[in-house]
Amino acid sequence: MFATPASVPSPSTLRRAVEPATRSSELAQANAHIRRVADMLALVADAFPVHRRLVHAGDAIHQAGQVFTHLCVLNSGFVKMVNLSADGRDQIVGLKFRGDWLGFDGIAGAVHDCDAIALDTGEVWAIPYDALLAACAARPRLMAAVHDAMSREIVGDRNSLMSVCTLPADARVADFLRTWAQSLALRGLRTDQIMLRMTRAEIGSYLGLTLETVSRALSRLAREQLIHFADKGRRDIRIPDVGALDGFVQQCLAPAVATLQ
Amino acid sequence: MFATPASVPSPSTLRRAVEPATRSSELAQANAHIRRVADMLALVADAFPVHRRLVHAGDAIHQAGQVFTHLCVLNSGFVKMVNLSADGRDQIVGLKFRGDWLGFDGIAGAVHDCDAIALDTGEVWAIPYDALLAACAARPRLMAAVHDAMSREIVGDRNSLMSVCTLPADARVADFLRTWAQSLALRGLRTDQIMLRMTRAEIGSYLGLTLETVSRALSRLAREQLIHFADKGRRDIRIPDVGALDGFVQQCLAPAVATLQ
DNA sequence: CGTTCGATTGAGGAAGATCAATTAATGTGG
DNA sequence: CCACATTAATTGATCTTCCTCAATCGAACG
Repeated sequence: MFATPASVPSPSTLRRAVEPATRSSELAQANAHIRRVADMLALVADAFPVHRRLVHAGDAIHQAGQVFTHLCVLNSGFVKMVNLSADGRDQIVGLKFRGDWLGFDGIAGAVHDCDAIALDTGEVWAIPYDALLAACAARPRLMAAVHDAMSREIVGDRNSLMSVCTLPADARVADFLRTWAQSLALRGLRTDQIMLRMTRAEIGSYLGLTLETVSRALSRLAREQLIHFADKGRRDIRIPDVGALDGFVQQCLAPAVATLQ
Repeated sequence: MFATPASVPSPSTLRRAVEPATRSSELAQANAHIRRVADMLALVADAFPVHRRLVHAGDAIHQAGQVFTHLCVLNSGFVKMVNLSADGRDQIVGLKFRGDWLGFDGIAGAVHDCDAIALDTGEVWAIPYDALLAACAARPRLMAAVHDAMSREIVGDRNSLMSVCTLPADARVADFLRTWAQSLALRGLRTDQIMLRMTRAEIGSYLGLTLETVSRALSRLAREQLIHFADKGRRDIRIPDVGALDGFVQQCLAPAVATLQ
């Protein structure tokens, strides 16, 4: 119905080369997440006649300054959140995947606080916020799902902050890839071959690094065999073992930790 | 709004230009915020017999790993959110003031994701989450207030990320002071004389800097007369003109911006 | 009065930014 | 289909910022 057949993972397509313990637990997590997203989408579709909108790379789903009227659920595709400060700095402050909600930033001020820009072709479901509030009052599970999504966003944002504040550049890039792969895994998508839909400059923006540093970090990861570039183009990345990226992050941290002991 | 004027503004002209307009608008904002918080607290108090809990500096309001059962509203005092990652890194990821909610991070995973530690004496109102859900269904305004609080948290977290990613150390510290002062102003507290309840190390943790860098930045701000240390102790800071901190941030950014033009 | 913890300040070093040159991929018009 | 222009990515050399290490100082506390 809503959960497209393609998105249901056959266990074999999920990553193979990982510790048995984490593999099964992450598989369970992925299944739980897929179920939750499917339930949530069903709840939403059931509650209102959602407005489905097809977006292409570069399209703005909403923009900073726009009056807030709708939330959106991302049904497919990838979206970046771009924040522009009053003094002209701008930065990518978030990335969204299937099942994520967009526009929570607009609730507080009645005006959107940042741009949501599609990174490729996808579909969003627009939901008028007042209708959502009304529907939530009648459907506790829908309300819980909305809170759930907001809570996830808060946790994710904090993890981004942590990555930026506590990891050196190489580890930050590795962590970025790890998180991206995990986001895909949670949604039942394959993680061994991922297509970054962002330029080095965009990745750098998100991680607080320059594009050169991102490029160097990726080259180093490739040299250490933690990633491989698919032929023709350096945006397709093969990650033979996602778990190994954890090890790399740990290793970057090790010198500092060692001195503490 | 976005396009910085070609003629780079001298800090003084810039500050002077914005001051009269923002002064009254910030006052209006503060009044609106105070009203909103008061309304929200009344809504909460009206909906359940909230459990009021007195906390002292160092007390944990909740801790990472604890099963999530309650949200809390901070009625008075200051609270830091501390996140500990799986690999041992830890960081302050947020600061909370009167009227802020605590514990949203626990909704998604049913377990708290970080510690909430009181920075001084204060009072929190604990609210069982299931009771809140039930009450929200019956009281649209309460639900809206909860969403409002979560939205604010999301926007605030993103602004933290932006500060860390796009500002040099000195500007980051200035921005931190500016934000702290603004948080106080929004709550109707005086901003000219503020008491930091954090050590240099804690500020550094929050900003992704070492304590030495924070100390140096504060010394520089003091040297430039943007802040003054109250006698006896360097935790009490007088900010003669909060708006001037904006100018300082701008000024730190200016060299980079100038080359872009 | 000494101990401890937090803050300051200086000197040196390292991570990452900046500047610059080259290469690879993509798109465009003839 | 191919030259050409354009944008993205890589890599190197240098420089700046901030971190690290270390010494000193001040305040608070027992």
